[in-house]
Amino acid sequence: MLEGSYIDETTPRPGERRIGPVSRPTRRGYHHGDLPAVLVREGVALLAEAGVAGFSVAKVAARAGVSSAAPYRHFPDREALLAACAAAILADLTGVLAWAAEQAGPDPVERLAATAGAYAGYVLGHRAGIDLVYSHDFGVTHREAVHEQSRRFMDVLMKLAADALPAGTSWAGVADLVYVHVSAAHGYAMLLAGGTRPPQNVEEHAARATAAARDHLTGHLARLRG
Amino acid sequence: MLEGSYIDETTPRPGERRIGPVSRPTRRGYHHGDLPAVLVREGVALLAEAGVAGFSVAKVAARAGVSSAAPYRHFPDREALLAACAAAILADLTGVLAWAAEQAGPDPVERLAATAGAYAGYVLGHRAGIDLVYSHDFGVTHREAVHEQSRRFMDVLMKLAADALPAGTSWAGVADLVYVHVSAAHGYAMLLAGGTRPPQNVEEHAARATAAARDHLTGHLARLRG
DNA sequence: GTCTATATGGCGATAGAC
DNA sequence: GTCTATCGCCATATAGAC
Repeated sequence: MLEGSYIDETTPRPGERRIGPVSRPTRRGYHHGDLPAVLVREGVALLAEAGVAGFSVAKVAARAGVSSAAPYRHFPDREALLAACAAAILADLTGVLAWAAEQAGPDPVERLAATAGAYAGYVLGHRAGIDLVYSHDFGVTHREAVHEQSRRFMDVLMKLAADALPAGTSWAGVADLVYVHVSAAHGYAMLLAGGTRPPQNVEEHAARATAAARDHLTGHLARLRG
Repeated sequence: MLEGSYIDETTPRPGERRIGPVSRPTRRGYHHGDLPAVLVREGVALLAEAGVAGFSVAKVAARAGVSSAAPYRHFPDREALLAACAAAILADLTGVLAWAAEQAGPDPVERLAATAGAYAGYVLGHRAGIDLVYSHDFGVTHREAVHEQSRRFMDVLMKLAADALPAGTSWAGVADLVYVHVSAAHGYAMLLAGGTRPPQNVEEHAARATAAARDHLTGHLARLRG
């Protein structure tokens, strides 16, 4: 039921793969310290390996070492678990992007461009997981947790984009840029992640995504200047 | 088994939605003139409505008005039918992109940019169908039909990109641009298509995808010129 | 080539013991 | 909270009649 957040609040580094609090000290003497968190963690891992199509509550339960009925004590149905996984992925990704911008130095264009590379690197590392966030229709019931994380994700990018654009650019103008920026990074990563080929050259591909974003920003700014 | 091609060889117009030869004159007195073609057509329609997750041989058979066993006379398994659908979608899309470039006039940059808008428009019109092409892992057995269409798809764009780039640009340089170009269009379309919201403003979104591609090309060319 | 019928198996979800 | 057991559903795929 999503009581509380399964998301690690500390900002993760790109390589770490850490998504939820793996072992928060147990509150009482249950079999698991925190089964909901374990389920989300295993769900995210399963999504990365098998995609949304290969996702099932039973498999997640088996991974977590509990019976197939156990998850239903914490999540009312499959969609709820799926939504929790999506929210966790988005939160993690947001942290990764913020961190990448931080590392990119002071130039606003470079900071925004770096998020494209980080996005591509993240998706290549997490495979199918990310397609869930965008291509799955969450029912109204479960949409909110995902939406909240989605908002935080956009906040980070909007701020970076506003810095990169001329002072006084309208909100709509900033949003347009962010949308295209995210789209391009997403598309680049999805095309790469689509094949079965292993995620080799992740660094190189991330660098290309960054370069593409830089090119786009350059052209965009040139057009704005007339 | 893909004996022959179910793909309409005449170049389709963007709006038409025509994918396979719907009623090629029957050869003998069977119930259906060409069940394989009908199955592919219905499969593509089902993919557009329900996505890969909602795809099943039984549903396609029902749509085609035959029993759930009938498809297995023509396609050895579910994957084969799925691959045939993917190939049909890719072939159709290739035609749409070529047509869009044709309509865009003589300027090479505009011609290439127009394909991004056409791509976005196509995906918005066909919804989930296109994610199959990129995000589904076809087994080695069925990969070839898809791969052949994928090659033709890239050929069209490589030619357009080569025209837009400075004379003498290396093959790798052209390929890099095409990859980023397709990725951005794909990402833009997927983000839009991801939600449940109806495909309103398709024209407007296609125009934005075109503009984004134009910006990217501008920046890319500027960087090449130093 | 297409049908009816069926074997097989997985998944979602619930009931009730502990 | 977790388990075992189970129901119902749907999908893939096959067997054999026509």
